[in-house]
Amino acid sequence: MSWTDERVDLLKQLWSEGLSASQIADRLGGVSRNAVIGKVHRLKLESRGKTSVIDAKSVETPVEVEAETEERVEKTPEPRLETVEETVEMVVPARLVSSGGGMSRAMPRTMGATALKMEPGDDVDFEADIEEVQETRPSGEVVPIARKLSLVQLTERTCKWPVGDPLHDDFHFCGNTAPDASPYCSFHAKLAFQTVERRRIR
DNA sequence: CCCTGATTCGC
DNA sequence: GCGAATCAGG
Repeated sequence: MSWTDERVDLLKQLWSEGLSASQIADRLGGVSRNAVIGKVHRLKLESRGKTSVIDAKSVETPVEVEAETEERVEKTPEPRLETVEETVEMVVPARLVSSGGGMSRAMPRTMGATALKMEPGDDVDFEADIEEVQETRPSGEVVPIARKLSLVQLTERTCKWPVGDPLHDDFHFCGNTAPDASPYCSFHAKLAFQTVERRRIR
């Protein structure tokens, strides 16, 4: 294909509209994006890097930033359910991984397993496991029996430590009183910290 | 790896 | 003038 007047006009138009070289090449047909770019360059009509694009960005960017900022400002003061769900998603997978999901990656199974004092593939109730830890580690205050709260029962001040298999209907949360800013009670906060640190080392 | 435009250089 | 190859950046 050759650059007829029509095709050049169309090129100019599309280019000024902000279409990318490859998009223009597709519309014109018979030319590659390189051809388009080359032509654009020869026509010296590449003000786009300063006109359309920058204009678009200078308009979009501030708007996006503002929107994001507002969201954060709204979220920060009041965590609510969103935070709860995030916590669940974070913690649960971590524990599931440690129970031997392995995958193809060379994840040292000792890592998570050690932190939780579990054997790989050990499907035993987390509840039982936690009780063991309680006995073995009187270091923290002895934690009362889990209040066994469901997700919707959690508040800002309840421990959100998950207990049991999330897919099983006996799944629940610790639910005991959590110190002010913490998502967990003092006991589970320690466990959570361990896990995080171990993961960091990786 | 997908994309973007920019540049080079033989045709 | 043309555009494939290549480069640089996101």
